[in-house]
Amino acid sequence: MAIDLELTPKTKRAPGEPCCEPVVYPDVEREQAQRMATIAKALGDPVRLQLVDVLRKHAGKVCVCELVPLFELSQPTVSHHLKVLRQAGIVGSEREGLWAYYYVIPDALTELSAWLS
Amino acid sequence: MAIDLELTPKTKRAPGEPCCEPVVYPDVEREQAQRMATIAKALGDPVRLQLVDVLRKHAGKVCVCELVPLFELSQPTVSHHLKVLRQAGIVGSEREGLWAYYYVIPDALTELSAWLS
DNA sequence: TCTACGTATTGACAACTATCAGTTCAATCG
DNA sequence: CGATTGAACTGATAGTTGTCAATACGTAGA
Repeated sequence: MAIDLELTPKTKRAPGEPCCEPVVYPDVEREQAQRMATIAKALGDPVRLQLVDVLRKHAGKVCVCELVPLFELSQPTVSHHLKVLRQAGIVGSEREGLWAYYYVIPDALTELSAWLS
Repeated sequence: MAIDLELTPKTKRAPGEPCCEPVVYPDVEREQAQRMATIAKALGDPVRLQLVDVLRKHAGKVCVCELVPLFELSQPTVSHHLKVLRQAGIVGSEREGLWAYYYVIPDALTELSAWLS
């Protein structure tokens, strides 16, 4: 990646000088960090993490009416969490008549997963 | 894991009946989700994610004075982000004379990483 | 001891978040 | 059409978060 700090020892520095040289920070890396942080932020709530967990375990699509009773939360609140996941690009949804089905978007988590390992 | 939903078809249901059977949600899973969500939440900020990125790339410890100029943020703000990472158990710190050094705690990210992949 | 320096903490504030009660919307069924 | 039902939206509220200015703390050097 882009960052390449010099790890200069911090022992004998003349007083009055700045501690370290400023380091340029490339914008490319910043954008990737922004993308991954968006995903991580959406997963940073236990309810949403469990929602993704359920959706991932059932390869197909899962009805909202099956997700709501998993939590001691109101239906609008679960709907809100699903919206957050949708806006982060982690899940997608489809309406089928009266019911709405959610599914994990393939490769939505791969960039973060690759960075973590 | 613990969740095991029945994906019953949603087509021919008698009006008046509930849509789905309630599903029991074991607490064991909830605790793991809580742990991983805490980690994800701490990584859910671009600055903190980049801090972890820098620390991970330099196997040893990195001085705070080298981290601050990487961002267009005040020193207290960077210090705050480091504190958040510390409280999430992602990084540790050591003081050495006048300087403070931060490092990524080994295996802090492995549970989340394993779940993601 | 006095001063300078790197880091952490405090206080304040605007922005955001999680939640619910209430409502709306779209689709299905009589 | 009218009633019902599953899901999303709205408004409100309490709590959290990111940021900085100012300050405090601990160490090192003169």
